[in-house]
Amino acid sequence: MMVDTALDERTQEILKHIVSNYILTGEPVGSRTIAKLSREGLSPASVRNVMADLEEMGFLGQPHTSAGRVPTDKGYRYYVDSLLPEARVGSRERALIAQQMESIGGEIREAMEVIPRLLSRLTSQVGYLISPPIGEVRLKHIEFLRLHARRILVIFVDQTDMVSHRVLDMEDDYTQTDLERAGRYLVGEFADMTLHEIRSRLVTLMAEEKATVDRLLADAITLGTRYLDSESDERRMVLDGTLNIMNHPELSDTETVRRLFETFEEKHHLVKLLDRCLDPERPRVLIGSESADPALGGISLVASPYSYTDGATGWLGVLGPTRMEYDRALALVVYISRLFSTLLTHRNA
Amino acid sequence: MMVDTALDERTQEILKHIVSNYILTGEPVGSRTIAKLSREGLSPASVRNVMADLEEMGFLGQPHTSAGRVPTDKGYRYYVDSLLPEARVGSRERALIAQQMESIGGEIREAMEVIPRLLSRLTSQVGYLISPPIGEVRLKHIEFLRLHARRILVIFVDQTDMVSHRVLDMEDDYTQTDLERAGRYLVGEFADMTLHEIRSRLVTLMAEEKATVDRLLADAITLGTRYLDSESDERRMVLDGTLNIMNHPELSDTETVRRLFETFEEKHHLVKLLDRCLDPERPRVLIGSESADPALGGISLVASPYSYTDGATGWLGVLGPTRMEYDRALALVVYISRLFSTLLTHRNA
DNA sequence: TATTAGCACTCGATGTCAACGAGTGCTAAC
DNA sequence: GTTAGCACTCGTTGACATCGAGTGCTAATA
Repeated sequence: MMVDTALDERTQEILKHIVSNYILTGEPVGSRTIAKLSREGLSPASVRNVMADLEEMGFLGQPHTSAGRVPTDKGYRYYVDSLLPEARVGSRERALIAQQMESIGGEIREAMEVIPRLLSRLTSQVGYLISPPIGEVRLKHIEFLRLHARRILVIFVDQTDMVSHRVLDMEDDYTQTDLERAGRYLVGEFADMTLHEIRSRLVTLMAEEKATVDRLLADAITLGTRYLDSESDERRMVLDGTLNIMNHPELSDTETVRRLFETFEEKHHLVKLLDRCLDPERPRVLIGSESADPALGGISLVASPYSYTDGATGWLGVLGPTRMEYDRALALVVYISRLFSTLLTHRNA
Repeated sequence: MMVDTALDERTQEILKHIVSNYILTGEPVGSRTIAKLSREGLSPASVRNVMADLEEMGFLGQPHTSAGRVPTDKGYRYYVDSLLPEARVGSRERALIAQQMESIGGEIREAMEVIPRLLSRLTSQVGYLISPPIGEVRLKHIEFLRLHARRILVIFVDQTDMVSHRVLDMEDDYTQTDLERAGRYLVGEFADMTLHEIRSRLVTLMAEEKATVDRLLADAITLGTRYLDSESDERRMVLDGTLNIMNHPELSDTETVRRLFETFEEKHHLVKLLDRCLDPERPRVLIGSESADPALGGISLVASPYSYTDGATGWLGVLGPTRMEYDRALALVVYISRLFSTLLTHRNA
């Protein structure tokens, strides 16, 4: 048994050819094909020897005895880590991306739809974007509106102008004046703080004696905590182009597609999964079984982080069959995440 | 050739058995099966004669010569119009429905998700809900918030407490005070009017001389029209359980599923289509080709209108393969639409 | 010692053929 | 008008042969 890393140059070359050829054609690749591609004029027989080694080491597999070789997840992993060709984002694509990013006016919420769509169009895979955790978002403005007795509308604006609203059913009634004062108080006191920070500050305040005396303070605390508690502290995820998954013959059987689509609908589950796997600093590629979710077998995921000025991080990327053009996908995803980070930082300034 | 309506009782009986049996089993039904079901002890041969007639009249079809009969769209149509057994909503289902409807607190927006889900769960089909046209919605409250220079957040609340918000990029800058005055003016002047009415009132006002002089009025008009123009005047549609479509063997081939899912994503297209076909007064069943959209071949749609007190109408229902339990689906859809109308009216009071 | 030509072998894909059976249409008898 | 009987159709199933791409192994070769 060899140590995994000890692949000599020729073996690497052959593995690289097999993987990229398989990515290209989707057919198991045989020794003849590789022999023709390899620049030193190797014979099929020699290639077969190397292939047998690679199979023994777990980089390749065989659908059946008399078929060519197919990369395993481990094979893809090696390819992505050590053999990946450099890819650049074409000028056509740059133009399209620039134009789309330009079109994002108004709310960042729009970006959350535009970017996944852009990614899915450019790669013909599923594009996605994951928001930073809600708790990391910083308060810019909060406002309460009385709809009915005990029914209050909360409007929340964060520092990136992302707006959300929610209706709360309260135990007590509040006048509109109470509500306005409470809102003003919260903004004055907590602007620029993250929801996390605000929540813990409120808890502290609530414990203080003063809160039982000062009416304004009491209202603000009640309303603030009610709102914060209603906001689940998760990330949000937007997917686009899920139908593209059906274009890939290797995933086209009904049962697989079904399971995948179910996974897509269980977004919070997916988010949790990725939250564990992804790195807030670096782009990553997750290949098939590495995600440890059986429903994602055969699926790879390319992700790159984006960030606000203040360090809150989200991810964006694409998701498709393990047989994916990793070089291209990675280049695109990284490029777009950079642009998006810049956009966020810029807007925020 | 006979006239379509001239189906004697026995023929009707046989057609009914064929359709309901096919709905039950999904297999083409043969003469033997029907002979056994028919209450007068008819022989298979007699049944075959009737079947041949029904086929000639276009109510039945044959997948191939030596197979049983299958209803055509026309056959289903006759079944739904004239032969449909009465179905009642079971007490279990009533309980579940009541509980779910109860859980709809806060926003009506929630109902727009709860109801399709409820429908899809109960029928194992795709549940949907179509909102009234946005233009028919009545103003309860509108408010403008200054986010940045020239960037304004609009919060809109309609009479049913449905809340929506939108960010506008304006040409001019407004102070928060201007915005508040404009908001108050619009509410004072136009509360309870539909967006349609408000829009045309604003246009009239704009034409009047006074508008060029009165600053408040001018602001209100600009802001109001800007907001109204940004609201597309369409209905909204929410679908749930689209994955259920994949459970039906007759629709399970990849291409069909794909086309269907594409149709589902093109919601505004779907909405337009249904807007033409549906009746704001009565429940309806649309069968397969009747919708005149090729992508909906093999799909039937059960719809029932619901309404606000003021007459604005939307629809809700289910959508699934033509081979559907129409009696059950229709009963459920009608039941829920009634409940929902009541809920809306009640809340509004 | 590393490479390669040669060869037997494996196994999925494809095609042919026969047997089967569910269901029909038609005819003649009731 | 109804029905028993029968020939016929046609999709399904399984057995079997053939084909060919691709392999592993061995022995010859540089």
